[in-house]
Amino acid sequence: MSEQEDLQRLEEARDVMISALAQTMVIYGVTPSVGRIYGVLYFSEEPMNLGDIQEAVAMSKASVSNGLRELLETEMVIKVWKKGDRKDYYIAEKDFMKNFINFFVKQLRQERSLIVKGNQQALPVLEEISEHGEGEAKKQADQDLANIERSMSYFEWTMRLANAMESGEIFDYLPPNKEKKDGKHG
Amino acid sequence: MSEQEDLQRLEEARDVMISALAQTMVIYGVTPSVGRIYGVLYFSEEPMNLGDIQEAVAMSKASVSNGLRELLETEMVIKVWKKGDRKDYYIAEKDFMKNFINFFVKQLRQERSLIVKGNQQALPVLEEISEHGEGEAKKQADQDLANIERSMSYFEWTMRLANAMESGEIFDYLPPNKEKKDGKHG
DNA sequence: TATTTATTTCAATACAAATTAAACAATCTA
DNA sequence: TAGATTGTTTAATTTGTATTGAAATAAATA
Repeated sequence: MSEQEDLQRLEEARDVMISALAQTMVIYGVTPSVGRIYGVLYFSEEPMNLGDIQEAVAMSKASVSNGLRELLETEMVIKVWKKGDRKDYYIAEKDFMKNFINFFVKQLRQERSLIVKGNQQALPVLEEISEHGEGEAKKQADQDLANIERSMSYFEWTMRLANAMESGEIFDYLPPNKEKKDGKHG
Repeated sequence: MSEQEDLQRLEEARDVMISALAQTMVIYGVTPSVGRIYGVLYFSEEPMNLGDIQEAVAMSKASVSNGLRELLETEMVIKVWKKGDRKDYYIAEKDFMKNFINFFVKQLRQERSLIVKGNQQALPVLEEISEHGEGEAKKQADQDLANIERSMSYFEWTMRLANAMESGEIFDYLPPNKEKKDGKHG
């Protein structure tokens, strides 16, 4: 088996893994195309520039540029400089744990923020009716206030979870894996 | 202020909260419309049937039916029976914690499954090239194998997290909130 | 079984998102 | 500064998904 053939088979194997990675990233709110950009960068040993990536994913320059911006914003991709080169180069953040925590913490906070904003708008009305209202109206207002209180206690929990992840405290409870003992390396 | 006016203001306040809830649910992978269905059910004291819901959200019967099915599948909504009534009635699962854990655990497992499937396809090729290949091909294969190993250890962690959530063990580390001490109830 | 009522399926439409080509802006080089 | 190279923004197209009305199906009663 020639090395040329090996490289060919290797590329096919990578394509499978990149596709899986791209699909997965849909979960993280990006399109499969953007996921493919990340996948290509993930498996590249070298930093890649816009042209390289464009060639690898077969997309337009504009799409690649937009996709990269998105990936940079969420810190899943990092921009690097090569001295003496005008082009921008990019590498993937390969630490899935970091990516996951980044994403997840942001999501939890956004969720809380949305609900709290809604509740804050409603709260004065509900409290007033609960205090001065009567009959069905008061009953419903009290019910809504109870709902809000329950949800606030839920969000206190998710915020503690988010903080524990961000600070790394979570790993005190749920430690990351130690190295494999039977690992066949090299 | 008449009770009629109070009920009017109450409905407006609820609309705000329902909109926020609907927006939030987009994070959980449903459309805003489906989110609105959940929101309406969340704030309803009574179980609602398809017709009730349709009226409240101003959508077609078909959309409501599809939306409900989606919400039932993810267990965010529960079907209940009223005896002597042919219609189906629905209530929202109001426990955000339960909804969150349901969703999150499913997502983590799906993510792992996707990647593992991709890796399993690639693994034989990579291992063969790593053992018998030469030069650049072998170097790249080894690199990919190292990537796979790192990712597997990440997934071991997320699976432990998922299990801890599902079993409730997570609450040993990160307890849910106790009741408020200064709570003004009734 | 016929008849009413509730729910789902399906084909057509409307809507939203992704992708692109082309124009534009910025940066370097000579 | 002109000319060339790289990167971004815009507006238009394409593609895909959500939503709907109408028809079919299923369920319940009499």
